[in-house]
Amino acid sequence: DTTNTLDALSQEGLSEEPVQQEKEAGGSGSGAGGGQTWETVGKKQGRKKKGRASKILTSIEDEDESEGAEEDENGSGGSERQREHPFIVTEPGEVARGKKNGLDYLFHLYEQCREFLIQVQNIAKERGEKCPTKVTNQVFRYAKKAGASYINKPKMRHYVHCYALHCLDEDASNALRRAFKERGENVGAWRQACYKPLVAIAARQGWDIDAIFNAHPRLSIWYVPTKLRQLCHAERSNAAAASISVTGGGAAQLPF
Amino acid sequence: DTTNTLDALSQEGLSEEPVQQEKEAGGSGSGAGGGQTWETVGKKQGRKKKGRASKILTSIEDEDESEGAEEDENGSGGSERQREHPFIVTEPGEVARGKKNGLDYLFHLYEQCREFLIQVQNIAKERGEKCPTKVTNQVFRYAKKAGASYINKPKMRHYVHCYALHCLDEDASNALRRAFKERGENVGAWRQACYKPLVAIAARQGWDIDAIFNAHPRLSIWYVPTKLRQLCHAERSNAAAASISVTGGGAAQLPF
DNA sequence: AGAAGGACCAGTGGTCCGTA
DNA sequence: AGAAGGACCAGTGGTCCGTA
Repeated sequence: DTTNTLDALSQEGLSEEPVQQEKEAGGSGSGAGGGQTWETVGKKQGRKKKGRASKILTSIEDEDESEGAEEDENGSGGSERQREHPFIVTEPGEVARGKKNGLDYLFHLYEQCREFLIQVQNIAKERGEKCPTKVTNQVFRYAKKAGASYINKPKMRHYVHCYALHCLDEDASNALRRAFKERGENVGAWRQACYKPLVAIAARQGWDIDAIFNAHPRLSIWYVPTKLRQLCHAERSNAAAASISVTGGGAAQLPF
Repeated sequence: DTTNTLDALSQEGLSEEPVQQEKEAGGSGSGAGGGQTWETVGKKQGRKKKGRASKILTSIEDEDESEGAEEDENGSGGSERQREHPFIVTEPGEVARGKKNGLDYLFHLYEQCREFLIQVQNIAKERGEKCPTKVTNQVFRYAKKAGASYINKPKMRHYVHCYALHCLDEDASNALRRAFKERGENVGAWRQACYKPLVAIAARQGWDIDAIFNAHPRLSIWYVPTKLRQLCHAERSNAAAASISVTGGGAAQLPF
């Protein structure tokens, strides 16, 4: 069972108690959320409205009523709601120390999302409903309900292309991780650096990044990130222009 | 060239003048809208706000400014904006008489949408943008801009399953049309009757209506209609229940 | 400064219902 | 009554930016 091993890669310290939240009825699929899941220490963060103008005021519908007069629901003392620890660049197999999470853990989150998607698909099939082929809002909602509160859309979308490199060329991905760790680069720099080898892969395969994603069983469930798509397009145009300037500009460039 | 033949199946009388509207730039695909397209006689229908409460008031953004002080833009006399003629049940090859449209014309609209989709896809590929695989809102918008004002989403969605039967079992579809024409049934009755043979086809192919749509090159670009999906699901449950009551209820029913 | 994620927003899929 | 389609609406994909 790799689940506990990998979960252990997430540096805890936010909460000590494994929490098994309500599962959506009918979940018959493979075991995402089947292992232990942890929840960050929770306390009502007050009704403090965020700064942004809220035109649509997303209403009260799902608030669990028990407003101000509420104890500390998980009994662990009045700590504030916290975020996941930030990622640091780790080598393959390396566990992050301190209040950090490593990249194996990051990639594990993508596998978990895949398992949640499979569960959502199974439920949809049983019910004869539309069956998602990608990790959609519905899947993120399901993951949250299943207790995986550490999974969220902005985070997963942010690192998709890093996961893509890991899927498509694990050796190159590992080498990049080692190089960036050695140089002491931060996660943002590593993340940026993941684009280049992906564009090179696309170049070798006719520039069709969608086809590349779709051909890979674990990657096909993720939307191609906009920036990756744009980089591939820009590079293809560059390559085509260079090719024309070399050949003197023949016909039949840019085959579709 | 079948385009003009089929276009002729649409009973005109709304407008005499072929109108070639602005094409979206870069449209390099096959020839939807390449033949003649007609526009219904147009006249500003005034700003009369519709009855429904309009929370979002879709604003002025694209109105072509020239408000009240406007001539009759297509010079054909002040007639009112009209709708397409209603469909009637026709046999294969039969042209509808009077202010009616026949079913060959209906199915031709689906082929036109497919051609518009191909154009949208070609543009997207050229630009390195996301490429739709289905007839989306974007495609309907494109069709309208290309002058095919007679194509709209509610209509196309309404008859998708009729087109599906035409694609999947043309003989059955033709037989149904002849039978319903002979009985003098209206379009609504024919449309309802198209569900049953489709469910029978699904039954023969393991109940996976999505797979059936996706396996057909001209049908795969259309979303499976909700009602058809529900009917297939309900019938599968019925069939499974019957099978259990016959077999006495074994294991391994409802294979997914 | 670097990073996590709540919340927003433009445009979608789906179809109702006022219209002809 | 039967039918065509403008317009609506809940929930989506995408990501900004106030937060820690």
